Amino acid sequence: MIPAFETYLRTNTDLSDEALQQITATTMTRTLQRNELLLQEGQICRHKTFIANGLLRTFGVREDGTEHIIQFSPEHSWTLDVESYDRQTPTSFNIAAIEKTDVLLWTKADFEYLLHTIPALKNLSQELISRNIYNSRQRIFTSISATPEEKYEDFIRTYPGLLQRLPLHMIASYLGISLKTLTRIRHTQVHK
Amino acid sequence: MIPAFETYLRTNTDLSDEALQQITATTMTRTLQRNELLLQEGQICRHKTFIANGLLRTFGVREDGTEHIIQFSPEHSWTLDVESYDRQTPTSFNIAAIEKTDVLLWTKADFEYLLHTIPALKNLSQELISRNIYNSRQRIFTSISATPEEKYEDFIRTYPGLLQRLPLHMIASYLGISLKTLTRIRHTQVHK
DNA sequence: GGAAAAAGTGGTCATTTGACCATATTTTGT
DNA sequence: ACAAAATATGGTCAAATGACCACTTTTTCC
Repeated sequence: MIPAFETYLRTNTDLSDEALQQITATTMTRTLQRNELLLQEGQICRHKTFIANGLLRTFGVREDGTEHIIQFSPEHSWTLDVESYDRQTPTSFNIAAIEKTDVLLWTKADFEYLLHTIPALKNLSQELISRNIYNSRQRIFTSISATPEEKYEDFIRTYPGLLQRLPLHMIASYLGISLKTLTRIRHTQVHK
Repeated sequence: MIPAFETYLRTNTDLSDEALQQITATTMTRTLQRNELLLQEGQICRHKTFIANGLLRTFGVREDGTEHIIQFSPEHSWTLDVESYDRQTPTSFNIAAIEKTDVLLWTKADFEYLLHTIPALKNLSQELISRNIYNSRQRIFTSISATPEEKYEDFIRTYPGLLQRLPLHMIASYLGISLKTLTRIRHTQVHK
């Protein structure tokens, strides 16, 4: 799993072998089983996480018990609860594996040290945060303005590889529509 | 308008008078009339904006002509189209005044220089960006999980001062519901 | 101050959505 | 390999939503 991460870094930065070595020397690896939690509501998020293989979901649970997914994190992406991590306060979200997932983890102190000593990593990190901000804004815009069908089409266009890997109820949850509405949309599209 | 900005900075940072002077020396001021555009779809966002007095809205327009508001910016807040500003690419959003509004503007080069030379300003800026990220995530969660009534209640709780300053159709647009639904909700609440 | 524009609300109706249940198929786990 | 669990879809129905129109009130603009 570390060779995959090194390939990822070489593809996305011009880090030296020494820097790569420094980064991977401070990481911990962990394998999550399907449905196993990486982070649970009420906990403090203490790690920056890179998904080497697999798929995670970040979700909140309302008082009525319903789960609403705000983010999927497939391999070769990073995840964490940024507010809990920054402020070291308990999170109100959960992060769980949708399928068996291998992750790399760095403590906040270790990762901040790496950012401080490896400018290319800091640049990569900053670029990913920026892109996250742009995507969030687009997500808000789509969420308040699109029809359920347009949301599904946007999802397929944006994450074509995720469709086969997710149960429909999770996609519906992520889009903020019901499973029934989603299957109606799919039926209509198949018969167009 | 600059004294108000200086009060804002003194309240939120421990900047020296010299730093304050440096910041205000590089700003431009502008007054927007009601409904006047600060930024228009297709333009490049070239300024960081502080709202000294008044109220702005950031919105997108769909192909069918409908306007969907993703953000309100009252006095003593900052705004810009961050993606257009960072990448110097044309924006797909608009920023307009809801009422007569006084703003302070810095070019990207000037503001980056200020961030570089005034650590307290950089810290303030970073803190505001972080808070923006947390709020956006909460907004996404509310948007996909809450009923229209819960969205309205959340809006009132989060921005109590804005209710009187906005027409209902703008609040409905921001919440992603119709004016009809919003007036139904208000009717039901009044008669509870 | 007054005309025009905008806003707020109520009525009506068609459409859409979501909940619940049942059935068949697929996937998971041992 | 097979039983159990999970998923996907269809049917049904009630509730919610949004569009359109009309009227009254409030705000804006000159």
